[in-house]
Amino acid sequence: MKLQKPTATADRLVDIAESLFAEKGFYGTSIRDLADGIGIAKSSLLHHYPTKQKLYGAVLKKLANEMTLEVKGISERFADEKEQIFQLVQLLCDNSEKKPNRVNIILRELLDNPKRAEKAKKWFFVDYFKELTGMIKSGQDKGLFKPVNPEIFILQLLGAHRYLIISLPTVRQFFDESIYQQILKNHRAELETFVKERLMKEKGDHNGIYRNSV
Amino acid sequence: MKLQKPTATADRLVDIAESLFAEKGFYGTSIRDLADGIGIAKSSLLHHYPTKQKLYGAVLKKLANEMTLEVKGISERFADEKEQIFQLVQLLCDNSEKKPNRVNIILRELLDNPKRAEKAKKWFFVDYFKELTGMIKSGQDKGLFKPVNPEIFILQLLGAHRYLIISLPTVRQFFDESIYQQILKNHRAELETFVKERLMKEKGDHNGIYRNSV
DNA sequence: CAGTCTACCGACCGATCGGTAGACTGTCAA
DNA sequence: TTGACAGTCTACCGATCGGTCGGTAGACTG
Repeated sequence: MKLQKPTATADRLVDIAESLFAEKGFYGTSIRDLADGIGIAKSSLLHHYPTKQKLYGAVLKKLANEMTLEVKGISERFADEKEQIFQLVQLLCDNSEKKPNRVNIILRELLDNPKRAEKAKKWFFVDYFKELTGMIKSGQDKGLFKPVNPEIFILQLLGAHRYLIISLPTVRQFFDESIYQQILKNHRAELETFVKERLMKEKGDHNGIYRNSV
Repeated sequence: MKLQKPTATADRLVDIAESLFAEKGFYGTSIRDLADGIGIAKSSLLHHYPTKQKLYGAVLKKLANEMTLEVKGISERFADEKEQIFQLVQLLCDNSEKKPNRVNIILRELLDNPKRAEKAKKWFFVDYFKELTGMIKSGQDKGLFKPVNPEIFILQLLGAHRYLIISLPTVRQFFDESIYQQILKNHRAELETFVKERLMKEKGDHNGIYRNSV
């Protein structure tokens, strides 16, 4: 029985850790919570990951690998940079519904990273970020995109999306339900418009994933 | 000596709490850290704020009041909605340099708020957010702005800015210093361009805080 | 069947957590 | 002068923290 799933426990730990770290953060999550979450003893957790920090690192690594792969997949499947960017927007929006933990963990990591000081070790998301800015630069080289600063554009795009996502629970709690629903419904289109206006040159009204609604 | 500053300790506690909560989050900050930070005993802290949660609440309240006042100040000083929005961008950028703790606390609050469940009590930033969306709606009523969804636009604007701000330490740590400097230098202008393209109607090339560079 | 390995466990460690109790101080109003 | 009181302190509490320790069960290897 055990042999059938040789590393099942370690994987399950990463899964539960992803959701608990997303929900309560690194310091707000105890290794007891994590162990209890999958029904093993605390010392068993520490058998697989000798410190909480190591487990957290495994979560980050898995997350970064998945995300980098997804983005590289877009680069490979679509030759046109315009199409790539719009696919990226789709990916962001789809994933914040399908994998809601991701955005939380990334934001928490950005906030805590300066103090946790995992220096010397290369940060997990460097490849991810460079892949994204690479898309922009490539499109600019071909004259498809406006000459925005690629890094700033990506940060603004990710920020516009992710900040909205983490605001949703609060919006729902303290504002009218109708406002919340409006945001949910139109966010994707507004993000596409953001990309179009901010990045695309006027002429060449690109392949219409999204028609200008105004 | 004590009487000269009757409530000085309570205020100093809010100050140190603002910076420590910003840096390490609610769960990452202990009341011992806070008390040591201003050189008083832990129980003295608890005399002024009976729980850590109450102190945290005081920090949020002060922050929200300051920010709401600043935004209302813009509404009052400038009649033109276009000008108001550009002043808002200035305010955001200036404050993230002058009061770097703010963005961190706000982001952490958005992340933790769903679980901390301070329900029943009105959230501190409701007024702030409504003031901002009010600006947009007012400008739209006068036909100055495009018919974007006001709530989404504000969330995207705040997100584009604040996400970039909290990313800066990480960018500096893991990317070339030149990239970091480029971001610092151009962020404000890129944010203004974002507002112009996303919100302003084409005609009426408004008072030129920032010329279209493309 | 001895040796080795992985997975897991309960008991325990020192440290730190948020919070309480009670004593002492100085100030101020009656 | 006295009593109330805000502010501060030391000492302490039970709970929980991250992590260690010694040991068990079972599977695989020679």
